[in-house]
Amino acid sequence: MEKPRVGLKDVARLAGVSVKTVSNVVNGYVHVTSATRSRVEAAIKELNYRPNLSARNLRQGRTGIIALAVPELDIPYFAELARLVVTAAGEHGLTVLIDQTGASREREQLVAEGFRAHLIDGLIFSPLALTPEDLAARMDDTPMVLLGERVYDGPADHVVVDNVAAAKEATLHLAATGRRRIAAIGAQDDPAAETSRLRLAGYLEALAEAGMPADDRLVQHVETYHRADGARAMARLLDSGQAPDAVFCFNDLLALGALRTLLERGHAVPGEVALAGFDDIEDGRYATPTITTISPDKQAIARQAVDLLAARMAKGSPAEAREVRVAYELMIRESTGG
Amino acid sequence: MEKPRVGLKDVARLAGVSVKTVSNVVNGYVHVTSATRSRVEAAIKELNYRPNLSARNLRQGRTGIIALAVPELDIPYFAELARLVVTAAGEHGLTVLIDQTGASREREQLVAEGFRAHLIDGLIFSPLALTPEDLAARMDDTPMVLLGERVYDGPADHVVVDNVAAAKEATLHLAATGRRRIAAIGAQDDPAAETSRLRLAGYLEALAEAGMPADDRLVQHVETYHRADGARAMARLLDSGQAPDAVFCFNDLLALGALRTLLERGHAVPGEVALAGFDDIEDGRYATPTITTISPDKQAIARQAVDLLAARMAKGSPAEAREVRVAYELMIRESTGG
DNA sequence: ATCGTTGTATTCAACGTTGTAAACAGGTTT
DNA sequence: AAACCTGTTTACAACGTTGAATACAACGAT
Repeated sequence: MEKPRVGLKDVARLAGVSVKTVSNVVNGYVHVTSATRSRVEAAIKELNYRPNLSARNLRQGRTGIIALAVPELDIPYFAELARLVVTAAGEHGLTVLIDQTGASREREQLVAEGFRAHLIDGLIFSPLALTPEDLAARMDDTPMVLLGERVYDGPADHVVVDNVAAAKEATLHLAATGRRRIAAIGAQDDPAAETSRLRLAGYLEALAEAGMPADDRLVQHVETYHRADGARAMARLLDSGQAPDAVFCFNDLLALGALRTLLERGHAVPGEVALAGFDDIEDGRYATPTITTISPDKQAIARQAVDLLAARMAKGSPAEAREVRVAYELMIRESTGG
Repeated sequence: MEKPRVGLKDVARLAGVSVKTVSNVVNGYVHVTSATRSRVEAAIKELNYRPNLSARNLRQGRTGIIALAVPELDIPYFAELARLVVTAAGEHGLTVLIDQTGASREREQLVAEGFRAHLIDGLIFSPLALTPEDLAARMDDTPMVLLGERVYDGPADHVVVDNVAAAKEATLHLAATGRRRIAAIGAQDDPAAETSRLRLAGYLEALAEAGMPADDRLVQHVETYHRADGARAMARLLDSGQAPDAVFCFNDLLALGALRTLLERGHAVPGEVALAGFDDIEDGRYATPTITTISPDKQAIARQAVDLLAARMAKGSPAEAREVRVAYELMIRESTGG
């Protein structure tokens, strides 16, 4: 069984018309008599013809594909985001191709450098390890929208959440419930880790505003933002002999890990230790206790990102980089006595 | 700023060689003097040339892209699978494009029908609502690998887990811990819901083998397999006045939802009610109590699926459909007293 | 000198599509 | 009868790439 690849040519021959007429029918061009139209449509059905997208793309210079580059697909926050982006893109007639960077700088550089050049019309990128210099060095001119804090004043649009304010609000909420020793889990050493830096800043601002001393021993560093890191960090806090009465985790996965350690060791939450997270992933809404968290408007993030990208793809206009700020909300749940 | 689209042509002009020579350099053809090679490479760098994949694909008839069609990206099981598939595909030099079907039959038909024809070289498909007839009616001849139970003896390869045996093993484990009233959450009315049907069958087989009567009131039906469905189903069980002392949930999300309801109402797990799930998603390993579950070898599923697909793409050989069975393991955790 | 051989580079055509411009009918206006 | 529409269809070129065939040296072997 060979490959009987059918093209416009074959349909045209069968229908007894020119190639272009078939193309016209396929594209819904108006000036085609219903007679020819139906003849062509019959031929299309008979041959089971499908337009070749590669050829169409080549001709038109666009592919209708955008890439979404995230660190890991099975981090719930990114999974939710991916779903929303795919949906939003669909409404623009765009298909999404997903790249996993694994949070590796090398891989992120590759993505920014446009190794899918000419295959994608645009890129929505959530970088973790990339430095501003890396972004500045970007040669590829594929339209790009960055998710996360603005790290570089280059020509790329940004969709951001006010991490500092949100982290501060979460920490202040812990303080408002009467907690005195509020720990933080999620600091990182890597200077490129913007998210960590900003949330830590918000945490510290809150402590200052609440008149509490900042204590280095209460700030736990982590390698990544997975449950296991949160669990280990919590164990370190408990073992330090300086057990906190509240913990602000820089994302919900860390919080879920910390929660596991607390419960495993018999500490009551929120009775003994209160817990707050960031991201509002679904897991946190079904954990026991449910997790208090900062809920960024993910729907808005996805929609804005796709809209910005679509706009930039349309008019190649290098209108200067726009920054869209998306709302968030503090969701008070059981883990802080909500 | 216009689009200064650079092609082989431009590089060739700058380097003073023919287009084909540039193409040869790009493709690593051996018979090129190092002199010309470096001249060409310099030109490539200077113009920041990137090969146009659409053109290459058109010429070669392949795109190097495969699609992965799953119901929802933010169901942890599929998110994990997606990550593994993307990774496995990368090792074959393939890029993955993700389709979300939303478990809608219409959308699944569209995918099977090949609406991305000529854009993807192959398809890994995890259908939920598709009927065997739908698959039989498939006209598109893009290579396809199905995940999940074999629903049709057509020309598609399958990667399957023995759902009946696994469900039976989980249920028998519950029985072995001395439980007498073992409920099931996850039955579905839709006749196309193969997964549900098979796991229910395994559950019933186990009851029979353990010499327990099957009780319709203990079998809870659900719309979808999300946490919320599990929570509601558990509430119905508790409200029925016929509270079970164990529940086998057809996936981990249902189990997590059920767990939430149990704890919320003050029932001890596993003390009062034992709980088992299916899929072994990470959430279940950090819940309190941790969830006993069936752990399919997801890594193997992803790898086998990609390997099968790659093989079928290579030799268009219509060697008859193969079925690969993947291992699973019962993970005994706290929710059954492990 | 002539014939291969080997390495290097080029020309040509084709992949399947669509935009442009032009051809063709039929009907209306001058 | 010529000129001009309007609607329908077509021929042609081009998008950027690569496989096949070929040209052209330079070199040894005959």
